[in-house]
Amino acid sequence: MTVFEELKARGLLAQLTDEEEIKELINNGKATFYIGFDPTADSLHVGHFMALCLMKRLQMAGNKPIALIGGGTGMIGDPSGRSDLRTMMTKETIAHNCECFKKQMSRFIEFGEDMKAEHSREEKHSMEEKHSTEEKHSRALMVNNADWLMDLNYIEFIRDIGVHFSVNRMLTAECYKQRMEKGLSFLEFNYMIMQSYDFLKLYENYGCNMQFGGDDQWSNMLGGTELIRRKLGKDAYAMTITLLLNSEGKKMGKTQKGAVWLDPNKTSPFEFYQYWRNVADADVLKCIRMLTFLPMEQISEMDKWEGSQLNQAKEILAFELTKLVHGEQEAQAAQESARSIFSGNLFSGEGGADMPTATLTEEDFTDGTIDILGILVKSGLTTSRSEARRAVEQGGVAVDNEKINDIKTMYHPEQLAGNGIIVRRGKKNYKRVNMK
RNA sequence: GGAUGGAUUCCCGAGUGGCCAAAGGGGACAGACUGUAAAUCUGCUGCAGAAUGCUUCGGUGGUUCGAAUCCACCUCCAUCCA
Repeated sequence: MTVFEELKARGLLAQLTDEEEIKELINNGKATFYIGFDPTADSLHVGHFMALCLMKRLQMAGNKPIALIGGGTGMIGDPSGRSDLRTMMTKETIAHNCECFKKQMSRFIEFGEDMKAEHSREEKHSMEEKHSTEEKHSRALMVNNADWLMDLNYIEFIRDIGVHFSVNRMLTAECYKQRMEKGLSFLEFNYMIMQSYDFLKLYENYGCNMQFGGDDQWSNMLGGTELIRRKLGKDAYAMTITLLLNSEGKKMGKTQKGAVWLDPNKTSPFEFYQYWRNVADADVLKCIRMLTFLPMEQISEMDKWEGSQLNQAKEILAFELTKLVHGEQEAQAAQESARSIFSGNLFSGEGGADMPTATLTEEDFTDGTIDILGILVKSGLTTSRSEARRAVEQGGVAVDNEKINDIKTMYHPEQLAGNGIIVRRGKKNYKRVNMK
């Protein structure tokens, strides 16, 4: 199976400028492609992860990936798919986020080295410096568009690049549609031009002939291919990845608390595992297909599964992804914890080795005791005593598997010594609570 | 710059002087049912609580026994005109 076929079979491809040409290029490892990442937060999330996987797949087929960090475009903010104005980030935040992105990305993609070679992180930097010199085809590059965007001269730029854009055309672009009602600032309106300019720059500097991105980037990406055609008279291609939507049409990788992050400090491996373990039936196979590296034959097999058998598929999905992002050990640990917790007979003594733990101190006790509401709040299982009270009154709280009915249930420090107690709120929120 | 309309609790949105911690919907959370799924049903959704109290309706002041509601100024947003 060729890379192109594989991508297609996995349902990753959304829109392409020229299918035949793109197929030809990537199947033969002749593409130098880039994917842009805007540093809107200090960690990558699931959406980025898909892009990284795509990079990896294409890199394995011999193509050369360029990860473009949007240190410059981040100063503007992409209005695509947004109904409201992005809050502007400070330069410091952007710089910080760029750094975080760099670190995380190097875990997934081999930068600056031949993909087969093991290498240390440090070598990456030296490679960046000489990026314009000759390199082996499959080496990945990381560049920051702040390098060429920040020092642009306004007049020169609009004379040189701006002439090639038709405002009429831009306004009809899908990515601005939503904003035509709510309002769009000139700042954000410029985003498309910046992104197009990136593509042109990368084409000139690195021979980058292809751009990939989320499907919401389509119009921005077309801007780039057109700019290259007008400016240089050359052909460049664009291809978008299907956005990972759940069966309700919402973007996956989001919880009410926010995104599912790849940074273990922001989303612990256990939470990460649980997120995937809990996807809806209708979404499991799609996720496995699009996000994991499991062979297609195996996936087709799973495709036949039905009903509760899908729970196995969910375990596989959760395990595979946790392994990819956090490593095999963490994945194993998360899986064991999950199993022991949900097998229903969990006590403080055993199981749940990496369960989130809250440690109380003497100060948390008044007169040597603390009530259950206090424990719920201190452990972070609820945000207020009112919420804690509600949870108990509705029968949603258990300690060491025993339902708590009385909001006045008291605890002494001795009860929390050693392994402590395991407090549960609702069906899926567990926390070990012990003493310092 | 001018005219008009608007800003309400997580979101949408009602409320135009006391009966308002604020209708209704969505979402979230909890319970039942299940397969750590979906659908459904029930409860619940500012904070603290035994009663009850305390802090909220863009911001700041004011009128009033009493203001989300009235007045002044300010900030932001939308639409039309220039």
